[in-house]
Amino acid sequence: MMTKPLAKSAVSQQRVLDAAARVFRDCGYAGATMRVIADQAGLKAGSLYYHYKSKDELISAVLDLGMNATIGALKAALAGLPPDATARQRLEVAFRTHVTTIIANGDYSLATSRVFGQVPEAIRVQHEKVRDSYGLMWREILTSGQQRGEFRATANLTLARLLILGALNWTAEWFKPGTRSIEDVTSGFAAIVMDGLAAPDQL
Amino acid sequence: MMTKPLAKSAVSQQRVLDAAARVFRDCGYAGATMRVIADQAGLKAGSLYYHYKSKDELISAVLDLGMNATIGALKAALAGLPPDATARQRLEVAFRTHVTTIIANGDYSLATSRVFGQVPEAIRVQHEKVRDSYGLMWREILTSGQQRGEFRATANLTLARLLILGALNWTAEWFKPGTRSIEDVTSGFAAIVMDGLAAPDQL
DNA sequence: GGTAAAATCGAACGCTAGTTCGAAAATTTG
DNA sequence: CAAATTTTCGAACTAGCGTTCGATTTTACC
Repeated sequence: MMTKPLAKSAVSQQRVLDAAARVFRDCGYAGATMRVIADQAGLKAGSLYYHYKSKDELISAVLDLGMNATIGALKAALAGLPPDATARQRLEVAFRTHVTTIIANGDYSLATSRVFGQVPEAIRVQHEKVRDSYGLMWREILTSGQQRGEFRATANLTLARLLILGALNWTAEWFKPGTRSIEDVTSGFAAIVMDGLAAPDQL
Repeated sequence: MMTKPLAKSAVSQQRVLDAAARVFRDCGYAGATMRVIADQAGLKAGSLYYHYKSKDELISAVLDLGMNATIGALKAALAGLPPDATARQRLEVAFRTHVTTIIANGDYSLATSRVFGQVPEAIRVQHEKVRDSYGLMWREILTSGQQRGEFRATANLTLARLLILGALNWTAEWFKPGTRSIEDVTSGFAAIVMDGLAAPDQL
């Protein structure tokens, strides 16, 4: 039973990846040096190349993890919902799941969003597909809600999706655990997006 | 009448600044090299130091311009509004002004938002004050609307502000002139934020 | 048009980047 | 515990970084 043929290496590899996410997030792609990443992982620069054969492969792994964590979490959360859930419920769950994931994986999420525009072209185009697939999941949530008549027929769902994702991704920049709960933020966001700020007409 | 004692130099300085904004946006702070910036400005690396005495001074100038353009535009737009304008009108104008500015100054705006987290600490804290003052302008728009009774008394305005600014800033990443007009985007955003996505209850 | 000033160049500086690789240490295996 | 393997080290390499500065060109002025 060879249940762990990658003991030491796997641990080290994970530490390198975590360190890389942190440093990429703080310093950007070019500013993150292999020596600093290695130092944060408790290694020397040369040793990194035993686990990843280049800086590009490292950033690629970080981008992968950052994006796939978010996609997987949303997929699982939606699958766990009862089939008769309202569109509003689905939207709220999606809000909460997205924010929870990018806060929990803060280093990776922030690294992903901050560094994406600076990465070598070849790496970027490869991850653009994954990004698009995530956008499609949100489009599905919104269009099905409109088809069920829960959302205004006149609402521009493409704009709604861009507004929502922009607002949610921005949370990673300002959210500090402790002051406000993720639940408060996401339910507050959902209330605005669903019902709007305007006071209801009084007659 | 010495109306232009800084002819040639001013032109060159502007070209350098424009080039710097573009390169910082694409490559991040560390990835933007003085040689590439110079090349984009039609100069050699050494010549940059005639206009700016260091890379830090260059990024600082880019950050200044990116932020002050947005602040100045919003201030002017609000001042141009009639005193009896509704909160909804004020909000729509603020939306349109913000997006228009960051699209028009795309290089500077994207450079500012992408590079801000990677800049040396001393430069960052200096510009954080300017950022905060911008946040205050939005807070004012929202609270005055609530005091006038146009916005729900129960609405969490802090969250609303964070949602709005997140969504608006994100436009710089996806908006491509030609496909959709800025007017469409901002009025669509305003409709969602004001009235929400939910279909009105039918009785 | 000649001259003083402004603007640019180009070579050089010290430093640090990503990466390589043989030697050394740590770990696993028989 | 010894041998084999995995993992880490540390020194070295080339390349490119930000920056400096005297020489050179371009511009503005009388």
